[in-house]
Amino acid sequence: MDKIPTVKDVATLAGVSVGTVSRVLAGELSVKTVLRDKVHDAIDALGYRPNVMARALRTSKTDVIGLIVPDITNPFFSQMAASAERAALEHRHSLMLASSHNDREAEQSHISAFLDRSVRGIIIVAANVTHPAHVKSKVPIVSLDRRFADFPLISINHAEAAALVADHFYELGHRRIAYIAGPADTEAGRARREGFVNRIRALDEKAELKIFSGRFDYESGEVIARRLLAQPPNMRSTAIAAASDQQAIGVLRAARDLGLDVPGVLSIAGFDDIHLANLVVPRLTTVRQPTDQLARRAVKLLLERVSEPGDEALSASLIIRGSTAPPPDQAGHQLKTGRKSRQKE
Amino acid sequence: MDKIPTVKDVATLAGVSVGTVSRVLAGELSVKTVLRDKVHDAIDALGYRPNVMARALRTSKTDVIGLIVPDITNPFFSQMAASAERAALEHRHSLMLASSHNDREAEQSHISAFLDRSVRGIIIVAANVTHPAHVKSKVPIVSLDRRFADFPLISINHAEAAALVADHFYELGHRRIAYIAGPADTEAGRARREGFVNRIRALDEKAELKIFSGRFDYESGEVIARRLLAQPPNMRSTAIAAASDQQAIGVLRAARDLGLDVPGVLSIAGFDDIHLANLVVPRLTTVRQPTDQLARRAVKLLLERVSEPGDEALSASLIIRGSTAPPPDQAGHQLKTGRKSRQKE
DNA sequence: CTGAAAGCGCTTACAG
DNA sequence: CTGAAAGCGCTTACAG
Repeated sequence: MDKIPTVKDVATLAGVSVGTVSRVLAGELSVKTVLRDKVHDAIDALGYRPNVMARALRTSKTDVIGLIVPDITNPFFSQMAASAERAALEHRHSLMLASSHNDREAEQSHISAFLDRSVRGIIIVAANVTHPAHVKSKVPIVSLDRRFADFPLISINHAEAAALVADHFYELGHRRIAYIAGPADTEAGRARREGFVNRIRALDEKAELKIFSGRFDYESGEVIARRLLAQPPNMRSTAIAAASDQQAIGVLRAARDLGLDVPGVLSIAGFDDIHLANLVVPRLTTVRQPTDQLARRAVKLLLERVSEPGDEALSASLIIRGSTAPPPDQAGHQLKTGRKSRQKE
Repeated sequence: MDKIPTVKDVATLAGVSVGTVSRVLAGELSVKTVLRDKVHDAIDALGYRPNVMARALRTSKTDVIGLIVPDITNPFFSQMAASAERAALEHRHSLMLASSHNDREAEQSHISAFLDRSVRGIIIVAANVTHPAHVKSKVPIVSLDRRFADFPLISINHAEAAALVADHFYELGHRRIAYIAGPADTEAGRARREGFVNRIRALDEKAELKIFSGRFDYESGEVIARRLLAQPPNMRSTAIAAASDQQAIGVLRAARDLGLDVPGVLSIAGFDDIHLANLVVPRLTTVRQPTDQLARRAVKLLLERVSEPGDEALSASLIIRGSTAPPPDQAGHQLKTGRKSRQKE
């Protein structure tokens, strides 16, 4: 009783062959009920647990899904990882995690490591680099949020989502608007920008629209905002949309440093709805990515081994919070719209 | 050439036995150089990669380390996870990730799943629950930051670290001080509190010290701070130390809502040095946890299979930023010490 | 120093 | 419907 029990022990105790035990384990209904019960009793009596390694060796399949993200400490990716873990668990799989640090070589070597370990499939949020990737894999691979090589992509419809923000700004009455884009070498960066810009143009050809490009991080948003907000009040944009929450929070920070009231004098909107978006002051209006659903689709695609998988785009939703409001009234009363009245939403 | 090559193929090509190939793979220096070279040539020629599953079945060992954290979206834990992944990679291991969601049952079932998969060892940041855990495991387990069951704990010396904050407050001249503790049912919560309180008492028996208890999260800090800061200025604490950065950021938020200048009128210090601590306004004075070192020690302990592993405590360091300053001068000039002068540091 | 062989714990055609 | 047997790809005593 000290040794870990195997199929053999179960078979002996149940008085059947190991083949039968294996079939019961696999849930084959061809096994007669009497035998099946005996086997189950023996399994319970021995506390038998199948040896995952042996099974994997035979079938060259495991119950592990590999996830590669650029940086797990980035709140958006850690949210994705949490969702992926949850989705994997729903299918009784485990998650193996690796970070690429936006390095294509690291990405490739993690893929190799996953393949060596016979993972069931790989979900990859691609590194943000131009150098193209080429990978051949026996196991299915899907891109999540950012496309990797030419593998199918599960993401939100970035353009459509960004247009929601454009609509929101427009409805509030903003006509001097700025957009802080993400890197042009990412599909997400490009699509969000296009979606936002095209919608504004469609709504009002004469609306003033300034466009800047940066990385997706805090610093990028802050640096761009400082430049943007240095202009005199009557020239300055009254609303800034950013391609990520982190950028938007950088903008918020710059605004605070400059003593500009948000949203009284300046409206700010982000993208992603990371946890922090709801914790800054004022809380950030943003676009919520349905990470649980995205991850669930990705896992499903891996496990069902769809023959010709295509891209899938889910819808995102606008979350309106305290960082957006109508533009300051032209008569110059903007200070009245300030802190007290709005920031707690 | 379409089939994946095995030791057998390598052996055939190199003209040796599979045993010899295996020995070369294991780096045994008993193998003669001539043979070794032949084997290496064959490996290169075939692009051979060892089958991890087969090896694991034979040796019942894998190159995977399991990590369980309460919640990967918590920035402190995602930092821990990043450090653990890095440390694992340094030893050519992969990381399997699971979240317990502060649920002991989930924790146990993740441990079982890891054991089933023959992980090399398990690192666990224990769930924050009172219900005790009992686990028997053939593979080594270490607790990281928060003790799990009676497994050895790798952590900073929480008490000593918290005392650094006490010293800092005292040196700045604060004598009306508040401490927002973490949950009393965590070692970290208790140790940090004791360390802080004892040091203040040791420095000045008559210093006013108010103590509150909460969870480690943002909301907890904010709620407690609102109560605390509602008092009239001459009664109010001039410095608040929190048991976590998240609490401290909650305090910061409450202070801003109440229009209190930080650090002009109120100093705030956190604990952990999460990424965000350096991004809030003003930047947060805090205690930095050496997560890379902690994770590295934990991995080492697992891989070296120390026979009688004991707890290990590393030192943390105080990071002084813009959220702490001398208390407002009693004559009432506190406003002069405000924003402009300090917040950018 | 190296080879031949057993065996890790499963699964799955193959018979019957 | 079930059993006996082969085999997944390694590692490791055991001889020599």
